[in-house]
Amino acid sequence: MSAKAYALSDGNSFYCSCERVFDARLAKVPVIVLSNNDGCAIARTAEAKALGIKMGDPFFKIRDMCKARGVRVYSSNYAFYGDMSARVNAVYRDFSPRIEIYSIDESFLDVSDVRERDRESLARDMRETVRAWTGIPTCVGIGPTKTLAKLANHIAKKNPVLGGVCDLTDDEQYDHWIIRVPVADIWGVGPANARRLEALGCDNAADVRDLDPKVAHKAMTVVGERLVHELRGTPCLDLETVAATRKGCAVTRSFSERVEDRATMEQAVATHAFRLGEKLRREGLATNHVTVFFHTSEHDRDRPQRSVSTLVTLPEATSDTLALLKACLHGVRKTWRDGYRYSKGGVVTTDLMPLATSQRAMPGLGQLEREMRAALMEALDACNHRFGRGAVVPGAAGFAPNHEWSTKFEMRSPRYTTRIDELPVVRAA
DNA sequence: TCTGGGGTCCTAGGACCC
DNA sequence: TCTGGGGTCCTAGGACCC
Repeated sequence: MSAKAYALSDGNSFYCSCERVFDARLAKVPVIVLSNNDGCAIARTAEAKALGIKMGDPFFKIRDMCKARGVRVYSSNYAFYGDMSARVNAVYRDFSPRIEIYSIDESFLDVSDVRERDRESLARDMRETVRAWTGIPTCVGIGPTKTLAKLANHIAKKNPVLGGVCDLTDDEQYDHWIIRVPVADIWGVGPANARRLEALGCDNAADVRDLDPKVAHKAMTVVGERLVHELRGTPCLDLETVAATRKGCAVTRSFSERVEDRATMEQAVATHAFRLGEKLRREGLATNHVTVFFHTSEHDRDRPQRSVSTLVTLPEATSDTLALLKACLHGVRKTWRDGYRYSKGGVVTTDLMPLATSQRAMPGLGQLEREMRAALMEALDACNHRFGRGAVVPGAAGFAPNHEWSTKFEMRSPRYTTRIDELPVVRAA
């Protein structure tokens, strides 16, 4: 059996790079993209990082500095980033048919069949092609395991001298770099495990590699044991080329303004339930229970705190919006209490199952009704897809666009690639 | 004034069963 | 007086990821 080789390619400051693709003025200036409600910085270009902006910095704390230093600030534009991600992945597929889309900006590729001496040039070719065809700059890490590919990618990002590519299937490169990566920078090692590993005397990735797997197991359970093997070049994690069916689905949002009355909470939760139905139907999944939650904010010190999480059982597994809505509103009504300033709420489901296999005969709702409901949902989704989300909504529950609690995106760029009326305009002089 | 959203995996411990 | 033991299922919580 031939040795495995994985490549991990990711977009540099991906959301920011997307913004730069359609606005040449953003090149070389600091750019950041904010989370929902324009809350925190979640993507920063190198120039923005150089100004000291950290991942997750609350925007209100850095707003003045951004203004003073000319940082260009954007709200999240998920439709746009998702579309750019699909384009980038289409290019990856030309370089390897076996690909795992790991996140919106990262994909693993199986490059085992590429001769060792050709891997680096393949990676460079791929970077250039992605850049040319999509405008997105990337870095590529290669390794005999996914963990080492991830490590290689990290090294490529941190060391511009490498020109965006690092290949740890090369023994010399491996020996050179493995001792230079701090424990906390290893994929799968968070703050808690970094502390445990440091207590075992581990300073860098080589020290973790040299740990007795049993010792690693004791400190970090099977995760630690796997990590040691992966760092040694023995794969424990394979490529997941077909996305696993998801196990849970949630729609949760912080409110842009605190919610203090029940009717408003019902609107918000109904909106999330509506979205939940869309997500479930898109993937052909169903649920027979849903958890509704809402809570106050820890940031509201000196205010009474309350956190509600209530499970509502549905009569049968479904993805029907009207059924979900009814259940979720019931969840709000039975747990509501006045006198609190709620900051966030949502709906969560776990134990999802394929709709097709989940439905069984149920008294009161026959096959005909079920088919009519399914057709109604199909029409609902088609209308909202064509005319924009919220074009058709249930009459009850006080649906209306742009409530005071709705998520804010005050600095969002146009949806350049997915909305015909927001296409970039080019003028020839 | 203003602090994201959505996932996965793993384990411990209790409940329950035979 | 002495009072089994092993298995499964479920849940909550921790940890991590992007």
